Amino acid sequence: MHFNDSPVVIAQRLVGQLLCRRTRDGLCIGRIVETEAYLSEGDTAAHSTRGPNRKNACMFGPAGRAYIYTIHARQCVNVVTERQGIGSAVLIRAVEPLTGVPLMQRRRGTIHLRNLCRGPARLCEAFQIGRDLDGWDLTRGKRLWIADESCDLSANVVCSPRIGVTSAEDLPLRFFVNRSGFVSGTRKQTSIHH
DNA sequence: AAAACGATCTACT
DNA sequence: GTAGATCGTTTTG
Repeated sequence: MHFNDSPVVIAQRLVGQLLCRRTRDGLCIGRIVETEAYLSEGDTAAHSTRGPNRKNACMFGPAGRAYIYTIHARQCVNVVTERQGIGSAVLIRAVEPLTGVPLMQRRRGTIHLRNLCRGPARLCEAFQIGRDLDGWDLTRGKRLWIADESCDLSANVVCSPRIGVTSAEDLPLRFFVNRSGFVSGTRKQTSIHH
């Protein structure tokens, strides 16, 4: 999968894909169930809206890199979209835990599956995604990457059975598109179902 | 230097 | 459903 496309398109395409993370502690995989697009133009909620700076620089980098930011003393992960110089990205809002559940539970300090990876900061804690991965190339299949759901992971992965949808509202697969005619992060406006 | 803010989370009702 | 916590960054005096 390539990410050099509009964040709206990528936000839709990412839903259903696998977020993969390998550390010395083990492998974690989650199915992406909720995303949100941040546009390069006319989107005042996007961190790129006031141009590049030290913190958001990765947003203006090549597509397929990670943009990680801190908020409320927590981390959130985005997939950078569009060509270098364009500041757009897709926030990963929730994943369904598939592999490495005990490790996630340890990191999160809870055993409750529903709360493991529901929310952009929660999933980062479960996957141990920190600022050290800001700018990481997500297409290289190391440490942190996105895998197509159809790809064969059986070589080194044994996926647990489906646990059930863990998105915030327990809805089927969905994505959010930020402002500019679509939806904001509050979840109180119209959402687009997939 | 102090205050306000935020693409959030937890605990509690 | 919402108050309170959290802390780095930005804004204000």
